[in-house]
Amino acid sequence: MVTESAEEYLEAIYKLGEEGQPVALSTLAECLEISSVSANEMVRKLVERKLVLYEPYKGVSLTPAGQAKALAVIRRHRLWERLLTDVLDLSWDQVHEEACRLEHATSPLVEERLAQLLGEPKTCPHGHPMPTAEGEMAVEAGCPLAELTAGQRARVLRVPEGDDALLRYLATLGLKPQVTVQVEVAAPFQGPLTVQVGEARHVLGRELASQIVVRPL
Amino acid sequence: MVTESAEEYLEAIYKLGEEGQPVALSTLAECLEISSVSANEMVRKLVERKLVLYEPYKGVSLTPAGQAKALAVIRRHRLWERLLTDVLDLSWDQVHEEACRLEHATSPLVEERLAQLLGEPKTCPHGHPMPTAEGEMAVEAGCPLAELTAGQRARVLRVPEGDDALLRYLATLGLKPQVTVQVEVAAPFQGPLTVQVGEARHVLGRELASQIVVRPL
DNA sequence: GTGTATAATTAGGCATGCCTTAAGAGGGTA
DNA sequence: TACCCTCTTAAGGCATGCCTAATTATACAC
Repeated sequence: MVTESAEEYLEAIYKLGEEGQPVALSTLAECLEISSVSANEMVRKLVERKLVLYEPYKGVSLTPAGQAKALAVIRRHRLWERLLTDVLDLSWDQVHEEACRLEHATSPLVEERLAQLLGEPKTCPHGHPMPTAEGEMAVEAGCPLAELTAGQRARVLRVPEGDDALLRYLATLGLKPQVTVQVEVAAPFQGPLTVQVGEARHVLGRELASQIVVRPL
Repeated sequence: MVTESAEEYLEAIYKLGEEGQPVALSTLAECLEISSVSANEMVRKLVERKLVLYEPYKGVSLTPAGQAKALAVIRRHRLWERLLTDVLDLSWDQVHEEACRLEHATSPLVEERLAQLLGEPKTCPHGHPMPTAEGEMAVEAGCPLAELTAGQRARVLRVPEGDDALLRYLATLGLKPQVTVQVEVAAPFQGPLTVQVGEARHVLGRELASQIVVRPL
């Protein structure tokens, strides 16, 4: 088995490597908020255990075994997030941190029962896809809300999961997965977007809008 | 905050000290399956943090602060056990080990919501009392089933929580908290008890019967 | 009272996972 | 080419939590 720490590394490597590129050691270190020396050390151990591949100055990538472990951790994380929101009634800005701790204390049995109880959910509360028990994860294609032009309608697919304050703000706007938005004005020169959400109209900074992934309708 | 390890110690000291006596270092070490040297070391740290009192050759006992922390951990443990059995449908022999891990990954918020969801349960699935959020725990008085005499009826209060095989066996007998049992025969010389449980009649070794706490009716 | 078994402690180590400091390697630019 | 900056690695440390072996302290029985 792997330690909690190693699970965190695998998870981070997976998320940072989703664009297909190997992850630079320094990027990994920054993401995990540790020194790059420590990251180097752990990566060496993960290489020994054949969970990652590492080429200096190129980066770290997951082996199939490493990817399987990473996806299992992500699955547990997102299942807990769903339980915490759907069953325990926590708000979506409170669940990420909690799930970060619970994910390492979860047996395959509990993982399975969580999934059953929740009805094999397809996403976490923030719209990110749920890996299957078999270690598959299909990321629904979309584009940043920031790229839409005036008049376009779209359905929100997912929002960032780690920033509590941002999530609280998005909740006040009603900007959550499955919701339909329509861009009214997209100000030029990377200016703000005016979007309609339900009955309400909101003005979003382009930076914020670029973090929200939508599927144009 | 205290580490997971320290939480385990506090929990063990609480449980071993329920008879009111301080806990011998060696007893503690045996219960936690560590060397007495390690136990000594940790106890010293807990003394420093004013969570326990220690007198060599006398034993370890909890300070009020230590007892509060111990009860909080026990509360989380038992709340998780209830969730795992009542909501996730695990059997009562599977939940102790799972809860041992989850209890250390639980915030006060999740603890509170668990209690709400479960309807402020008064006991764990094995019948042990639930500490309140305020750190109170009332142990219902009872006696071992082994002490009853022929003809006596009693209600099962609680069974041991740590022995999976025993719990599976008790489940097949229907011997669980709230169930009414009647002693038909109590064989002399510490012989077995014949008890009626529901429609069925079972023969229990005296040793087993001494681990089941009941309230005579 | 004294001896002995048991309990406790000291001394010294090991693994994990983090750190800082400093030295070496790679690559781009003046 | 030489310099510089960044990335990487080596060396040495620290805290936690565990270990064994050897020593010392205590309590209880005779």
